[in-house]
Amino acid sequence: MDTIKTEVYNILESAIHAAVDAGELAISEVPTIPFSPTKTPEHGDIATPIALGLSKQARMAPRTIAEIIVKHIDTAAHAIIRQIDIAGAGFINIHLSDNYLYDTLHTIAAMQAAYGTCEKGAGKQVQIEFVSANPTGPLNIVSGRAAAVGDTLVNLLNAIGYNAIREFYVNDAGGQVQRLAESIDVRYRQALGEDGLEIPEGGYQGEYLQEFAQTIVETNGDTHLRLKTDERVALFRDKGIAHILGQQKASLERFGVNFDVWSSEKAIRDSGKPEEIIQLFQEKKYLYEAEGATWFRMTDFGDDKDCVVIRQDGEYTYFVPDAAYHRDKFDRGFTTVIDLLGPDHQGHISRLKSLVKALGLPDDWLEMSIIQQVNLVNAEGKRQDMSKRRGQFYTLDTLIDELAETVGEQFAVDVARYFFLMRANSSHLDFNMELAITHASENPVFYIQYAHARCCSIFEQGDEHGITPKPIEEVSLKRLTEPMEHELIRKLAEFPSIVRLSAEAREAHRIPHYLYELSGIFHPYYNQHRVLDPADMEKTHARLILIQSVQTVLKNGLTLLGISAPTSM
RNA sequence: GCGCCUAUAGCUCAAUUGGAUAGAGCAACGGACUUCUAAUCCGUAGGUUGCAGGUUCGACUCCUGCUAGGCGUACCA
Repeated sequence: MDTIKTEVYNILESAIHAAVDAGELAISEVPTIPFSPTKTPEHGDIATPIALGLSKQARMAPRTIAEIIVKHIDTAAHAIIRQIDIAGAGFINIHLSDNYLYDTLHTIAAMQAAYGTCEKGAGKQVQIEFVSANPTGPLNIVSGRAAAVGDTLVNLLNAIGYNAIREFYVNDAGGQVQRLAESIDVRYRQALGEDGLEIPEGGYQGEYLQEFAQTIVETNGDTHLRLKTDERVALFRDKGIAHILGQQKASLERFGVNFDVWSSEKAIRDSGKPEEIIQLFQEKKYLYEAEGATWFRMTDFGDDKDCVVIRQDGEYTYFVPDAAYHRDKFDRGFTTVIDLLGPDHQGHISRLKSLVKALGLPDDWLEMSIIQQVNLVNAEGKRQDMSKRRGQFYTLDTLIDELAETVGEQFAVDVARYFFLMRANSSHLDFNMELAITHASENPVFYIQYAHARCCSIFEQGDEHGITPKPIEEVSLKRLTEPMEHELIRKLAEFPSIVRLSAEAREAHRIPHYLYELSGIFHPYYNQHRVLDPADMEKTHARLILIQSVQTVLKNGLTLLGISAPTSM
């Protein structure tokens, strides 16, 4: 379709130039001609509001401009155009010849799994960092949402020709993991019968640490009590991080998300890079001393307050290793870096923007997007509170476990991914478990998967009756005359631009919606028109090509989302 | 207080980034399996896009001011 668009674009552009040359249109320059896919077949296959856009410059009524432009198009001279209408306020609606509509089917047949991809990104290196949960507990469902979105964005960027990678930043240093270690220590001693202990302020209450402490007791007994407290806590920190990180990795793997790079905050701290950053900031006079701490002049970069970089006790705040980490990302050669942040990281955005300026990096090098909160709602629509420290939270694994009870493991992952991807990143998401479980059959993901399964089923049935699909070159596509068939083809033709748009806007949710719409044309078609008709094999083969195309696009789309495309349901 | 996000049909969400008559699903009502899978389809009904202005040929979309809800605003990460 894109080649068709180019062809139509050129025709329109030369028509406008011709009108200008003929002195009928008084404009100084021809702007980029916008195209909008049509909502209804009456509006043709491609439409442009260019006449409306030119109206001010040309000081003429939009409809008059449209008429002048169309006058300079010799419809008969262009095989691609069947008919041109002017409608509404001055829209130019272009109806394509059927042959060009059928080109979409040829493209799909030729490209197969690659249909929808392009080379626009020219192999540029992009990094998406997402999830990056603290190694202090199991992944919750917000992390699950981030995992689904980040994974899909990487797929999308790779589809349009970028070289994108998935990265997870492990915060395995600093205060949080220290409190984790202290919490494990308390649980360990409690497991050995010590009374009167409490989880420290800011520590982690979750049962998972009691279970973990129990396994330590089972393998090592009370031997760790002989260590000095500091040494024991340090030991538990390493053990705890390794244990929890292992669990997080397992959860992500189960969810179908595999990171290419795992970065470690501890490694960054040990690399000496934070010291280089501090030195750089000092040279640039970004730092000052106050109240016994070292501050960064964030206000110089438009922020509303300065922030501490070295605490009174001499330790770095998170900002320094974070700065070093982003510097490291740049040094690794990424032309674009995208951070998907959790809802509790809003404050990071302005600080990281300031940081990018302070490091002298291009403004648009770092993109940040908040993956908004996921509220788990019960049947009454009541929200459930999720606090990791209090230990009341709903994990990604629990979500999949519960879904799997009714729909099985594979569909559980599919449903969860689809739900997480359905909404725009910046929107809050209500995940209604009751609905997802009790009304599983009404779930949109099944609607799409069922469409794919039905396509497969047609070929299976055909096979049983000795009907084998022919190569597209041997098929008379002219037999695809039904309005619904043309509607399907137009929808299939949209796919590559949906993928491109979705990737460029970082809006993964467009893909689920597109697939749902495509299925919404396919199902009625399937109900109203029989594909396999032994009495008319020519028509049958034409329709089989169409079904193959639908099947391919559904599968390609689902693959981008990391959702399975079942052959039967 | 300041900042970010959100507000569209009874409910959950779309609307190709400023375009044509704002679309789907669920819930409600009425219909379709002797037919490639009924996890489907057909039909009916449902709207002052939170409120008030502004920008323009044109606004759910952009600007200003309100209202309501969520989140953030650490010498935690």
